[in-house]
Amino acid sequence: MSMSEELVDHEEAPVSSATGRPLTKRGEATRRRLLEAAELVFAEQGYHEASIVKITERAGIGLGTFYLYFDSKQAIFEALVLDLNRRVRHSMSEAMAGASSRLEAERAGFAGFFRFTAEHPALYRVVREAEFVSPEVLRLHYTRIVEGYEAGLRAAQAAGDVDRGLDPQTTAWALMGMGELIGMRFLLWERDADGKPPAELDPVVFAGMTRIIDNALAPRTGSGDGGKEA
Amino acid sequence: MSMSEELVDHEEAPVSSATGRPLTKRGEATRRRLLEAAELVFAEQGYHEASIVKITERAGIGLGTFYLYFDSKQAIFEALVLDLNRRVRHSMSEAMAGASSRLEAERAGFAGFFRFTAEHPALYRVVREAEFVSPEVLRLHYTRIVEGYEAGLRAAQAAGDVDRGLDPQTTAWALMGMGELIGMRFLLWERDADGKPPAELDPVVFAGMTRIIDNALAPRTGSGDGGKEA
Amino acid sequence: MSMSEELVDHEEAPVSSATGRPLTKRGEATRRRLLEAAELVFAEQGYHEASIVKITERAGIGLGTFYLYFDSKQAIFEALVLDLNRRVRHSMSEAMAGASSRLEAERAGFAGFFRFTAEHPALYRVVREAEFVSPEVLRLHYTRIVEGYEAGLRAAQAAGDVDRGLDPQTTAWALMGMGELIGMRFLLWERDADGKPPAELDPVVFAGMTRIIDNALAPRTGSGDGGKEA
Amino acid sequence: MSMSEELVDHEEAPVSSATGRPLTKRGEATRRRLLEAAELVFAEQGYHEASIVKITERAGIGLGTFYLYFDSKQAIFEALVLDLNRRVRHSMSEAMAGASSRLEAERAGFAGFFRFTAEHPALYRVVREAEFVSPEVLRLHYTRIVEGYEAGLRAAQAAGDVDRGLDPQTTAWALMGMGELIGMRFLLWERDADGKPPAELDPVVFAGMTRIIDNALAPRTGSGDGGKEA
DNA sequence: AATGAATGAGAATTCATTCAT
DNA sequence: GATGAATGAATTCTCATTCAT
Repeated sequence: MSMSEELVDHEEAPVSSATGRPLTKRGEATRRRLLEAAELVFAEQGYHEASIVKITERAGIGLGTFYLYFDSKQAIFEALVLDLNRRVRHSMSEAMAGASSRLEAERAGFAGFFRFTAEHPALYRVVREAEFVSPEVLRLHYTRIVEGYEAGLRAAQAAGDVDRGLDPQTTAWALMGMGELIGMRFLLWERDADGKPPAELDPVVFAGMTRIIDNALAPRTGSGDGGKEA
Repeated sequence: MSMSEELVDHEEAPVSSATGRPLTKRGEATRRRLLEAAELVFAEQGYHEASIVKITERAGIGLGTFYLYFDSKQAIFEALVLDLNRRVRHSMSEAMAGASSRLEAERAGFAGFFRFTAEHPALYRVVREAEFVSPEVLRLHYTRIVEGYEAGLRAAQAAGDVDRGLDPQTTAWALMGMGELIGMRFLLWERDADGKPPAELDPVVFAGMTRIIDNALAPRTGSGDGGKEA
Repeated sequence: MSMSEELVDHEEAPVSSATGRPLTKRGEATRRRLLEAAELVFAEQGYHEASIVKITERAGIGLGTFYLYFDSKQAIFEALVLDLNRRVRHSMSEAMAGASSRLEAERAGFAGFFRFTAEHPALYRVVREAEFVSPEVLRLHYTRIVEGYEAGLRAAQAAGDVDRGLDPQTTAWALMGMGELIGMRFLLWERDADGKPPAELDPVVFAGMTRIIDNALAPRTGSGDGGKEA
Repeated sequence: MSMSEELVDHEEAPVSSATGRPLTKRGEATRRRLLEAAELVFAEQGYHEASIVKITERAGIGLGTFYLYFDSKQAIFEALVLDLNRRVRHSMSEAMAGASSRLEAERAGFAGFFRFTAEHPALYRVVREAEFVSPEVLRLHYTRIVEGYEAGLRAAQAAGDVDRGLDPQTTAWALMGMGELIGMRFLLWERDADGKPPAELDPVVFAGMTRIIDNALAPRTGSGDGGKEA
């Protein structure tokens, strides 16, 4: 029930689940293959349909070997969510890096998020199942993303780039929710003629999102945000 | 995997799962008790942890009796989602009924949604697990809610109450996403001192949401929505 | 780790392990078949080699059915030991019932014990494996038998039929040990020409045992038991 | 299932399990550490709960190294039983060495046995589990001890120190059984206030045992041993 | 001589579903 | 209509043993 201790954010040397010792190079590779297989299997079948056997078969590894690296199905699930979380945030912040304005950064951040989602449907699917599997990681996942958002919003508000009347925390969760459902609807549910999912969001939808965000965040002209504006 | 045929929207006379005949009054009551028990059990334990035994025990009926009313665990799950979906939409449209403006209606709709969420956490939890259990009902659930939104948005755009630059479909999904994550974060995750979940959204959060929606939807003054505004 | 509550001595209505309700007649029969199968399988293969599948196959019932009656392999093990314990004590006291003297009773008791051992090798084998499986039942088993012995010895000492210099508790354990090892060596290890185990103890051995017991217990003539005898 | 060939009694140069060659001095030490670790682990956890990993960890050597010294888990078990058997017999005969009479020797032998049992609970525990692990060593263990006893009894009977009416073999097994159960009950089950097992038998119990043995073995005065005595 | 990563057969246990009563 | 005993496929996890280093 309790999470493993590896919930810290920083990449740290993974240890053998059996002996507690740090992994050899060979061990590291095996662990990585397991995580990659788990991502695929979880994405295709969901957490509950996935089984250790399916994961190890996909990884091309013996069943028993799994337990040298993870204590349980839940443990690899948590490790995977944390791994994907780290990567999606990396993807987002990289995308936002070159932006010249807050709104542009916002758009870029969403674009990065959607790109990652399209490439890693597992993140999406697995997280939505996580509430009863591992509530702690679920919360950690969302909270970590939201915290970045929130800090950005506060800074932008201070700089006058974002409506000061918005509550940063609420806004951050709201934006997160928008991104999640838009991604689900227009990336994961969408299939082209060949049954392939799209690599990126439909331009109309992306433009639509951009407009909503622009509207929502733009400093209000005229009506003040609690009197602080001229 | 396939949905039962009862995906239609209207309340219709439920039939015995065994004989296919319409239920007697007594049968109706038993079916209702099963659905109520399922709502509680699914909400507390999630779909996979829930078991037929737990549901029938909670309902106070015999295990075998379950199969007189539902073909399978998945069947009651789908029936429950559809039932809750009907009720949440009812709750929302009722709340919006007396509103005098589009924005006010929007706020009222969200308020209705959050109220229902607080009272029926099952809707939330069950839906988030539904992707791998019954993708069809999952989509149906979201789509039905969104369709109402979308129609309202189009009408309001036509009336000039909502920014005509917004894409109604995208906007509807975005608003839905906002509501979902705000509800998750500030209703379902929140516990007061006694460990009880709050009956309604924190006023600050609700005000925050309102501001976001107001911003996002309000017709833009000055800059047009593609030149159509004066 | 903890024993079930049924460690009390008296025959009591067994309950369903799943529902906690008392068993129907059909249920009682199934439970009895499981216990009988378990006795055979445990006797032949020992506790660790025995498996639930082997037991249910022997009983001619489905694997899952086992868990309607017992929580685990350990649970049926404990139930079996307690059941056999009750029966071996019954067998012994019945054998002793008609004896006219203490020494004769002693002999008859051992005879009853050996008869039971020959018919139910499981008791023997299973108990010797029990120390790491279920220490509590192991102790209960020995203690219950010894207590009967001890009480009989005290009474016989008071009546002057048994050497008053003997410590009743120590003596009871010593006699129990004698019986156990003699039974193991001369009943369980012994095979006749056809590979069949003997139905009863070799007369020479039984006579040998009798002599030891007679010697050990008989009141000392001449030398007193600490000066209390005339 | 079959025993290794090392069942012979005499200490002989152990060989590598892998190469079959005699061990170097360093190898000897490793083997000894494995046996010592096995004794501790088997005593604490029993045969089935013990695992090779636990044993090698306790011994402070690598897992794979185990198989350089023993073919299997069963092999080290058998080696351990034989080793302990040799030592307990040594302990007993040493204790009996200086005795001036048969009865005194008997008492001293038991004392030696109990001392060894208190120091090496593994012997006890492991032997009681051995019936299904390795019946041959189990029998060998008991038989070797009993044979010594039996020879002693015959000699003492010839010398008139022990009741000639006793069957030596039966008596030897009976005495062995007494010792086993008394040891189990009053050494292994006993814990002092600190939870520590006692280092030796309670004096009352030991005196009790002595009396039983004295009674059982002492030549009968008056009534003969089947008429052969004068 | 020593090591520990890899393996897979095998065990216990769960639970949706059936069906005789 | 109602019931609950029976079922067995499927899942997770353990551990003795092998073998490349």
